Amino acid sequence: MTIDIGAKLRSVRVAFGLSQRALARRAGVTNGLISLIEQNRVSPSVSSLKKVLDGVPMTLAEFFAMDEGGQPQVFFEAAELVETGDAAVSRKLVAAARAGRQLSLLHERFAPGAATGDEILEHRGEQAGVVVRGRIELTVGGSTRVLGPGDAYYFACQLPHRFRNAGREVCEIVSAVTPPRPAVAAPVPGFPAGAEPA
Amino acid sequence: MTIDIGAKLRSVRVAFGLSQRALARRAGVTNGLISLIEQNRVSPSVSSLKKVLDGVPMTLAEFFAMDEGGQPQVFFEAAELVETGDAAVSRKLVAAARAGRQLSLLHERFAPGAATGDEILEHRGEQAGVVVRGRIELTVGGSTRVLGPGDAYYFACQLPHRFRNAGREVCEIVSAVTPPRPAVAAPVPGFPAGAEPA
DNA sequence: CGCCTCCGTTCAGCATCTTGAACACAAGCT
DNA sequence: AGCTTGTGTTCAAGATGCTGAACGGAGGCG
Repeated sequence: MTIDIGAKLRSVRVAFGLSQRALARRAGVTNGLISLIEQNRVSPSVSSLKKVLDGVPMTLAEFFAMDEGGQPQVFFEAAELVETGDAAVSRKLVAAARAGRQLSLLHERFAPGAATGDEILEHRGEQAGVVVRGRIELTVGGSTRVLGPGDAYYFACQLPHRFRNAGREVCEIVSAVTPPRPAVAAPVPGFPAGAEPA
Repeated sequence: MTIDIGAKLRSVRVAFGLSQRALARRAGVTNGLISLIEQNRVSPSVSSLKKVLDGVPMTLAEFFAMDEGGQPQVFFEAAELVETGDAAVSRKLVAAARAGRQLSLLHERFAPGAATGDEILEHRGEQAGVVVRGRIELTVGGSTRVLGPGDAYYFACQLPHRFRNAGREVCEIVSAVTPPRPAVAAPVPGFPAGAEPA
């Protein structure tokens, strides 16, 4: 299912109080195109969509970032946090990325020697954290660094990253991950298993 | 002066260590198309670009929000974190919401008796945190709760909220905030004041 | 009523994107 | 040398986006 650009564009246009023709005039395209796009009868080229959004005005990034959100529960006791992982690496999930939330917050604990694999290309969005206790060795992209209490990190999840507790003490981290991208089950035909270089 | 999608896509692809053909296979398009896009010889349709980015994977929003300048800083030492606030409430900002980043991470310290006022309601986005040390009294909307080490919270920033350290010990919190959507920039002639889509 | 102006939709035809199969070059291996 | 596998590029042909001009409907006004 392709994303519903049509509805998105329509809501934007209506929000600005413009008719299809008015928007078309500003954008330098024809009203027919606006109509077709809003009905999802075409998938506009990026250049066309950019022209259209320039007439609003709105950036492509803003357009695609548009989303909704809701928020039920506020407080979470330590005991009721969902815990995943094993003895080596435990993760307490404060707020799942589900339910349209824009943020996941984790309370992680790394036993001495524990490490996360080179989990690759799985996450999206961005990730940040603060070391609360102990020390952790973090590798992102090419570079490696050992972080202690109070130290922090921030990187795009798509970059290959690896956490490892090289010390003797338990390491504790509070980390946040964005966004809550609804896991689209996109089975890629012929997706290679080990096609990753170093 | 079409935006250089080509360079952007190329840098993304290379960052993942994929060849044009490898990416094409994952994305379900042909290698020729990848080549043409990277040379800016075509302006891909949104559906095609989405297919391509799904092979990375990366969302359209992330792609267009991407800064041209490659990846920013990853590691932050405790000492170099920007500190704001006073003696009562100190905030160390790991990553500002600027520069297209989608996440702000704070390391906050509340002295005994310290409190944040009933803050701004204009602040959009969501906010979550974990108590690392001490106890904090949190009021969100109507309800109040005292949270201890390991306890957590999650709420939408629009709700009136207030933090207060009612104990005698310093309270330490790591919290994450999703930034408010950047408002539309240029004033549009004839832009209606308040027209939110339902 | 007729006439005008706006709205969103539709469609033939032209422009552009996209494919599939070539091409040329480089590196490794027999 | 040849052979194989990889890289990125190019191009005719087919698929799709896009235009320009139509269409039908909803008001407003004489």
